[in-house]
Amino acid sequence: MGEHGAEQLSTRDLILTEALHCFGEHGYEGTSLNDIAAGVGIRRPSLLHHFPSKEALYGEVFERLLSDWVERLESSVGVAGVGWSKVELVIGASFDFFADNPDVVRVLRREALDGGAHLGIDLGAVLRPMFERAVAYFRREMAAGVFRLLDPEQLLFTGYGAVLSYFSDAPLLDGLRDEPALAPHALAQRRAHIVSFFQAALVPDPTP
Amino acid sequence: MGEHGAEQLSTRDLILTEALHCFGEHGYEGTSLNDIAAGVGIRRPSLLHHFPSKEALYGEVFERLLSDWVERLESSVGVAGVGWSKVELVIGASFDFFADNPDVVRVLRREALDGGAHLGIDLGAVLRPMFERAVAYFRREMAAGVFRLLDPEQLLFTGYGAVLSYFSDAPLLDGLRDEPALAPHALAQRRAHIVSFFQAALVPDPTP
DNA sequence: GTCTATACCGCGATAGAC
DNA sequence: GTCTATCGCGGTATAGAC
Repeated sequence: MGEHGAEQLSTRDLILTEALHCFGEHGYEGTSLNDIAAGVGIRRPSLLHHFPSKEALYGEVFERLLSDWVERLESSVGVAGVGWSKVELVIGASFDFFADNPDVVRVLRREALDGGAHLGIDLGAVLRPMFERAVAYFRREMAAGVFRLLDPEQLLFTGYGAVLSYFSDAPLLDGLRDEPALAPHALAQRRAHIVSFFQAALVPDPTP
Repeated sequence: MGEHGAEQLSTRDLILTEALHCFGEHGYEGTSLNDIAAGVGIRRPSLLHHFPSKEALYGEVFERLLSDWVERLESSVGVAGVGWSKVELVIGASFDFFADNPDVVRVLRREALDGGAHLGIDLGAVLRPMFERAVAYFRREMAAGVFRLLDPEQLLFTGYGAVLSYFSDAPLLDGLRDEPALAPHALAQRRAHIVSFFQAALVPDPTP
């Protein structure tokens, strides 16, 4: 429904993109509708013509980014693969998605901190099925001797923190080192470390 | 200076404690002076009698928590220890400190996200000397064969994410599992996992 | 669809009584 | 040291012209 052409982005989409950026940068409370409108090049009342309220706008932004992430995750899980190669695919897919969409990570992290205060959506409840599938997968492969015996839940928490924190706390890391955390070379280094670190933790040494 | 006795907490300290809680729970922008004052049981103007502004109050809260954390870290580093046992001490000290002060973690994480927007203080710059000392320690022990050869900076990022994220994102984790993330049993499990996980990653197998 | 103008509220901060 | 009262500002949201 709506426009039939597809030559350029609608004002609505421009608003959603700018809102994602502002919410990621300064949080929900730290972002005003003026900030978003100014970024798009319109006035606040014009913005409120497209979305009934700030909360509704945030809800749509969050719904979009969440479904984008889950879609990316699902499609990487769907690819054929067994044992470690499957895990590597999923880690890599999330890492690359976050590297391409740094604003998404920051909104996700803020939402994880606040526990869904700005929405009716409970992020944990949405992710729970995928979490439980991942736990079951690890348990199965561990029982089969493909992976070392570890606590799957704890392992997932650690992996989640390793991937997400690097992006969400990039401003902090920039103060710790001279190299910008989101520069291509730094990203490649981080990606390689995470993959090899968890591979070393999970995959048993070949019996000599 | 001021009171000579020490039988009870001053209003000033009560404000600082309540402010830490509010800033951790809802962030700087999400916290109003009314919220803090109400938590203490006074009105907003009375609060502003003790602190000249919201920013000054936040500054003092942050300065306190940062020095508390650094002090705890320094004292754990100062304890005699070599190789893995020293690392285990430092990890454990931070974990226990965060477990005892969950509000501190949330303020730290928010500050890492925002990159010191609410203060003149750059968190990264403050932590940098400790970060570089840790990197140097790992490099030395790796060269001596005490630890496996890994990228020390990446290793620290991963450890930082593993410890901090569990506390900061406790609301999310509570949606993923039935057990509350900050319950004593869950905390003990998390602590044990982190210690053994990084021990496995760092300490080489005894040559058979 | 976008604009100006405005209503309305809560915020941080100040002044002055008790 | 705490209060009430008030100011000024910026926020969300609405009404109505173009």
